Amino acid sequence: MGRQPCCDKVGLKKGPWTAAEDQKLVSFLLNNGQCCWRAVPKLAGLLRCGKSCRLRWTNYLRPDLKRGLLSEEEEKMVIHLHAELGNRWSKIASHLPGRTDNEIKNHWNTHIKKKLKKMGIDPTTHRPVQPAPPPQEAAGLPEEEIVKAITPGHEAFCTDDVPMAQLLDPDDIVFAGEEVGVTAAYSPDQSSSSASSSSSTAAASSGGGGDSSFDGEWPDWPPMMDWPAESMWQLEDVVAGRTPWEFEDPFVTYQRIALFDHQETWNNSKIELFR
DNA sequence: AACGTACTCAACCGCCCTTCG
DNA sequence: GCGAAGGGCGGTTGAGTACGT
Repeated sequence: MGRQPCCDKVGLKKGPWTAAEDQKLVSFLLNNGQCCWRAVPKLAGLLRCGKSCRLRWTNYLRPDLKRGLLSEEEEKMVIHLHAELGNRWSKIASHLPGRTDNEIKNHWNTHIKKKLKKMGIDPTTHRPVQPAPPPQEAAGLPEEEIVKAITPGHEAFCTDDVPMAQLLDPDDIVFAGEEVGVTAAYSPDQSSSSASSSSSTAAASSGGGGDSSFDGEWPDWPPMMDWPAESMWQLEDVVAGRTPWEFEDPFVTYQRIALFDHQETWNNSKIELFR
């Protein structure tokens, strides 16, 4: 017996989400929380399937999302985690606060993969793809030296590129001569289901005004604006050993900072709704 | 300016896993 | 233990945009 489709697809809308749809979805989720995705579109008055709603929320509307290109540190971490976990994008994403699996997957496929290939590194195995030197030459050399020997002048690669990793050991990433112990920079245990911080410039879905099903009036939607850098939880904090979640739920920290600094019209009760 | 090509990324598809009765 | 339902995940697609000729 075949599975039922996740939803009745007849008459359902597909394609890009409109700002109005975004607002309906956000409004519903703020008022009711995330429950049964299958029921969400019906209850929220959307002609979308539940899966589509979940994806839109997870990849785009969630208030804790970072937008924009991955930073150098994030890229390092992705490479490192990919070496350990393979294409388990959601697992990788769980280590990068504010990033989604989809975003990381896209970034990997469009940027990192290309860079690694350019450097003669197989993005799948994280090993050199160049033909290995004759065994007698390679024998006895540490792997790092072998990589240097067979990777054609990696330091000469476009210097304006983000310095790319020569992944020699899953625990170490070598960046243009600098060795960064990535595993020391974060702890998987800290991946925290509740992501923290970040900025958000959700383009198409700018909030504000419009549909008013939230407390009678729809307030400006904070995540749609650019948070100033100082209010964001920085990855550098983790690298430096300053992990916000040591003090409190980073998600809440982020929300407080964001709301207090930039959106006074949003009150604390709304903060709690995000939890 | 017009056209073609390459690139990016939001969104979809379909399979797999987990949960629940 | 079994099957159905729902959610999650990874792979793929295609519209929009940027860039080159």
